[in-house]
Amino acid sequence: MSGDLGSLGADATPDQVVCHVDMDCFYAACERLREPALEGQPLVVGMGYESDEAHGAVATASYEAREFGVESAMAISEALERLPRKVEAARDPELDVEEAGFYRPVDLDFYNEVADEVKAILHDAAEVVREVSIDEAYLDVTDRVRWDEVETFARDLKERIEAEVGVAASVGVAPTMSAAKIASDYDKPDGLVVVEPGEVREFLAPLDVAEIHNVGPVTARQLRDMGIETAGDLAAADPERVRDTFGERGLEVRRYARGEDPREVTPVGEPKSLSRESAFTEATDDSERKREKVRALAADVADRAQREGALYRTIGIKVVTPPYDVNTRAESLPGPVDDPDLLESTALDLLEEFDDDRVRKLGVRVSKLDFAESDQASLAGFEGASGEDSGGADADDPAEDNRADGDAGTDDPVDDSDGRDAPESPDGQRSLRDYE
DNA sequence: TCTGGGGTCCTAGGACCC
DNA sequence: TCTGGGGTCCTAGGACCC
Repeated sequence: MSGDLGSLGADATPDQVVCHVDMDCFYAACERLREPALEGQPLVVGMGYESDEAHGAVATASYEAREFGVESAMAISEALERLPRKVEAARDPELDVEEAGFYRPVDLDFYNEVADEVKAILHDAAEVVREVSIDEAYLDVTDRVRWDEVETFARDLKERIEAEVGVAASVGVAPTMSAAKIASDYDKPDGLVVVEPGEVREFLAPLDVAEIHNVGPVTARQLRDMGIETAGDLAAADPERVRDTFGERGLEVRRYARGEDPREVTPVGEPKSLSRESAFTEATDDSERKREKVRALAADVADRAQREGALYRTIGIKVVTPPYDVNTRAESLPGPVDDPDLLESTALDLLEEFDDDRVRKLGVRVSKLDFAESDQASLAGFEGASGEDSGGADADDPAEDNRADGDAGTDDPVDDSDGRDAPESPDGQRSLRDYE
């Protein structure tokens, strides 16, 4: 009974016991699982990174690596300046081997296997589980645990994950999702923080505004410029002023700062979009290379859409030009399709506008997804459209995600000359294209 | 310091309809 | 010819999350 929040009708914060489970340095923990010698060592797991190279970004840095100033999302090149590779330090007399670390490329297939084991435990522990990402989930344990039992419950859960999977988790428990998330982060790593109803606001008050969910760097700076530095400041701020500057989203964030969060824990639904993107090692203006990459990305996306039983109605591309300008273009079709050739040709058409531009990264995306098999029928109206039966579209577990396609381990993003000419296709899509 | 890859949601302006 | 207002859909960009 979080009575002191005062009930405000439909908007009132419901009485929930929300448990947020957040794996500690998950990618690094997985690497250590299969390479125990990495235990206790500074370890950096890089995305878009291949052994012995310097591009890509930090996906996860172990706590030992963070000591050297290596942070998530940092360029690998910069991470290497702060923390050289062990092997190089060993060769270079200028460097101290003690001040060096290990670098590994991301291997999502493996991490997903580990994550599946963790998720099995979470689903066993709670009726409702919202899997937010590979290493994070909310549990609604309202009907299973009373507040005076919560700490024991959370400790058991942590111990079970550690014992059965071998990775560490931090757990936060609170009456709302947003507070539970902050609680899990509060005492990382290996944390366990319980914030009971009635304590939420005082728990949040001293925290930096940037810790509140949905407050990123931009909003945090603006808030500080307004003299709002802590969650307590934001909680007490004039709502009108907050709305004037940040709109509705600002009010939501202010409510979080006050411990008010009406969201209930629900499982995640079907995805709203599917995309693939990949960076060039170096920006290029070679239009054939760009087209080649878009073809590969489009084939990948089409593949995934097919496997997940998704029809798409909007096809888009993303073009990142130096220094880091993100451009997106999209085109909607008259109806949902599953048509790899159309996906490719549309993406290539959209790319033409950037033919002469130097490009550092390209992406292909489908959205306005439709998972309902029945909609397949509507395709008849457009004639053509392969009779792809999308089979078993529904409920399949979301986990089968990057399974088959991840190209195992260090997938070389650069060319991939799997031609796949797919010259022209049945007239089905012709008619679709003409429609525009 | 030259920035990965996968997502979600919101906003703003324009087209178009009534 | 100008005037009014409401609604939907589309695209592009931006902020944010992990």
